[in-house]
Amino acid sequence: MAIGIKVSLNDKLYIRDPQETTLGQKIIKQSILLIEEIGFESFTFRKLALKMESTEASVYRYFENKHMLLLYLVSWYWEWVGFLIDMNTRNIANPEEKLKVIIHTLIFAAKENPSIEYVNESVLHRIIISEGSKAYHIKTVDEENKEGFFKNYKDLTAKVALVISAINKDFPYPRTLASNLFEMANNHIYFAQHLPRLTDVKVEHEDFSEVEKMLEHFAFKILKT
Amino acid sequence: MAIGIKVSLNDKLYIRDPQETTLGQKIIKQSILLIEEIGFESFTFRKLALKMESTEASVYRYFENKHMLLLYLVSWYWEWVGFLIDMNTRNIANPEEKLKVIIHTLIFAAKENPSIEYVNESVLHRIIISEGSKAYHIKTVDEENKEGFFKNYKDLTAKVALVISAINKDFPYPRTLASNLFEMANNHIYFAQHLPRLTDVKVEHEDFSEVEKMLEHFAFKILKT
DNA sequence: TTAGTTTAATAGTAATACTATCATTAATTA
DNA sequence: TAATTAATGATAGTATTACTATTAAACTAA
Repeated sequence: MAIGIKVSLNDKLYIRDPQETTLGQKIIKQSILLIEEIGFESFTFRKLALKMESTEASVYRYFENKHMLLLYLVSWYWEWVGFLIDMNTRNIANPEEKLKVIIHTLIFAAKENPSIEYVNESVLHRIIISEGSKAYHIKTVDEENKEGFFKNYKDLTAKVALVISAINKDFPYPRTLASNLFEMANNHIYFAQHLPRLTDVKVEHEDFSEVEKMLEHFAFKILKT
Repeated sequence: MAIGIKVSLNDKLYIRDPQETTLGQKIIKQSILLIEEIGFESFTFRKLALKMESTEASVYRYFENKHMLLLYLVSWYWEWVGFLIDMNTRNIANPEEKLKVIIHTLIFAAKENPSIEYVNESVLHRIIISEGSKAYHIKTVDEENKEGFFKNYKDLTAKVALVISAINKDFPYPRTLASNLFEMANNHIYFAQHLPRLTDVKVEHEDFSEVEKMLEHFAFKILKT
C-alpha cells in the first residue's frame, strides 16, 4: 500500500481497476455510502448507478456483480488495517505492547487519519461490521479462496499470530486467537448496538473503548503463562 | 420443547405453523436440504417448490420470504441446542463439568439422536455454520429483535453465562464469553474446512474433537482465577 | 352432505441481474 | 492534426426473482 495513492489488491477482484479512473473511484465511494444506507441485500447496481448519476452497464464494467464489489471493499479494509498495524507497531519491540497496539488499531482504525479521498473509512468500518462476514459465507468459498480473494485477511491473521506466539511461544492456538480477535472486535460492536444481551460491553456514540478493554482482557488472560 | 412433538418458536416467524401440517413439514425438510445444496443466496421459493413438487404460492402461505424461513431454521436450531444442553447438564452440580458438557453439546449437537423426523439435524448444523450469521446481519435487525426473533439465541447465551459466572463469579464478561463460544464453535469448523489459515484446528470427516478441545482451552484459561 | 379450509394450478407484475449494441466523448498516438 | 483507441452513456432486451391474485379441486369437520 502506497499511502495517498493506491492500495494493492488481487486484480481478479475487479474487471477494471476502480482506483485508476474517476468513475471507478466514484463507484467505490458511492457504493460504500449506499450499502451502509440500505444494506447489502437491498443494494443493487441499478440503485448505485442512479445515485452516482451513471448507468448500470458502466458499473458492470468494473465489477462482475455485487458480491465481487463487497469482496473488494472487505479486502480493501483489511489491507488498510494491516497497513495501519504495520505503521503503528513499527519500532515497538515488546510483543505485549505490540498486541495492545494491534487491538487498538483494530477497534479505532476508522478514526485514524483518512488516507484516501474516495473511501470513507468510518462508513466502511460500519459495513465491515455488519456485512463483512457475508464476503466469505458463500457456497463458492473454496474456489474464491483458491483465487486468493481472502489473502489480505489470512496474511493479517498470520501477522498477528506471530506477535501472539512471541508473547507466549507455547500457546497452541495463535491463529485461532488472532482471527477470533478480529471477529470479536466487529461482532461485539454489532452486538452492543443491536443485540446487547449477547455481550457485556457498551458502545455509545461510536465510543468503542469498552470493546478494546474487553479484547485486551481476553487476549492477555489467555496468553498468561 | 416437547420431544418428538413440537418445538415452540415465536409465532411471528411464520404465517402458518409449518409443524402442524404435512406440507409445512415438507417445506422445513426440503428447504434444509436445498439451502445446504445450493447456498442461501441461490435458494428461492420457486426452486424449493419444484423440489417439493408443490407450488411457490403454497410456500408463501407458510413463510413471508426466505429470510423468515432462515430465521425459523436458526431459531429452531438454537432452541434445540438449548434443549439438549438442559438434558445433558441435568444433575450435574459442578459448573466446570457443566461448561464442558455445554461445549461438547454445542459441537456435537448434530450427532445426537435425531428427535424430529422432518429435520435433518446434521444438515441443519451445516446450514447454521455457513449461513447462520446472515439471520441477524440485516438492516432490519432492530425491528426483528423487538419482535423477539432472536430470543432463543439470547436466552441460550444467558443460560451459559450463568454457568460461566458460577465458575468464576468475578469474571466481568460472562455473556461475551458465552456468545463467543457459540460463534467460535461454528466459525472454526467453517475455517478448518474452507479457510484453514484462519485457525489452528483441523476438522476431518466431520470430526470436530479438535474444535472442542480448543474451546475448552479458551474457556477455562480465561476463567482461571 | 355441506360448508369450510387447504392446496394446486395458473397467471400476472415489478424488480433484479445481468448482456448487447451503438453513439458520443476523451485520451493517445502516428 | 487527423486517426485510432478506449471509456462512458444511452437504450434496449432477456431470464429470473420475489412476490400477489384468482380459481378450481381436494380434503376435512360438523
